[in-house]
Amino acid sequence: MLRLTRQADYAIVLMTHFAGAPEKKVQNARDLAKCAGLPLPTVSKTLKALGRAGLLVSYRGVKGGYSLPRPAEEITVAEIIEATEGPIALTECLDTATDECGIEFCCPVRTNWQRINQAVRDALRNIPLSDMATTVTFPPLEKVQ
Amino acid sequence: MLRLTRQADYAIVLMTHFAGAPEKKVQNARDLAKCAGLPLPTVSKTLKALGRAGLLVSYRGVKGGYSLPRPAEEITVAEIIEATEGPIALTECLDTATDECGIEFCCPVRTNWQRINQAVRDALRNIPLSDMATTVTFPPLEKVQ
DNA sequence: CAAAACAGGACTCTCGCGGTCCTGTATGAA
DNA sequence: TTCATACAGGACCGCGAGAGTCCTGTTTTG
Repeated sequence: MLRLTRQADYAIVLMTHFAGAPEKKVQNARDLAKCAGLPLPTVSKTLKALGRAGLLVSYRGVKGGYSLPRPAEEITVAEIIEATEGPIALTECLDTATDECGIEFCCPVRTNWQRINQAVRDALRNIPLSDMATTVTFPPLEKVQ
Repeated sequence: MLRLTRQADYAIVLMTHFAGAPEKKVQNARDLAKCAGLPLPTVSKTLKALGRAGLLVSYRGVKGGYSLPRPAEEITVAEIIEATEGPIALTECLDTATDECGIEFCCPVRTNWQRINQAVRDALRNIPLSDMATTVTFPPLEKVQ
């Protein structure tokens, strides 16, 4: 269906939340979950993935949480998607891991597939996170809980 | 994983096959399956979907088969994908059928999602089928079987 | 030292993909 | 006219990835 996974969806929502808040603001998983109306374990899992990918920096301990490591203008939607669901490759052919498409000898379309993938990747790379935060005003935490 | 379904993959391979052959050439499912090295039922299912979407015209009966209804230059990769897996909508939010995302009140990202989808759709709409057939030479049917 | 918060797994359940097959209908050739 | 061919439109089923939860660390603050 050419669908993003839910995790990627959540990731963009959460990242947008960071982009909307003051820079370097540390927010913890619990508050983010409440504000987004999502279950804490799910949010936590997503944030961890973003942390591993370097799209968020994490702070442990009581006053811990996450914050953006760089300005929202320098983070792209493509990065967020790749952080949660791996490299953007529309077909198995292009996943370098599995180059056994079975119909290879009769599948010279393969080289042309690169074109499709590149087009989609470029499209997503050209959308900065800051764009996703425009005209978006999240309600303050107090009003949510 | 932001993957195309296999059917969409097959559809593009098959359509490319038509684009490579002489215009208006009628080809049946059996031969296409053999040449593509794919099982007949699968190929058949895919061709039927393409037919329903108007991307192929079908002819029943003994000398039946399928052929392109218009030049390959006028068919886009986006159309082929949509024919097999429905409208290109990366998130459920955008699928008009289900506008119950549950976190709506806190999800103004929604409007910005349109931007992402539009970008991807445009990217795919800008790739004509004829582009997929360049430098592609399918082996003649005789050599395959 | 205790509580808060992240890290990294394992685990289960469900749903859609994937492939196949069956019945019906149209068409061309013997 | 009859039969073989080929498409039309379903139903059907197994498997695997996605989605969500939970548990056990480790780090940090007060």
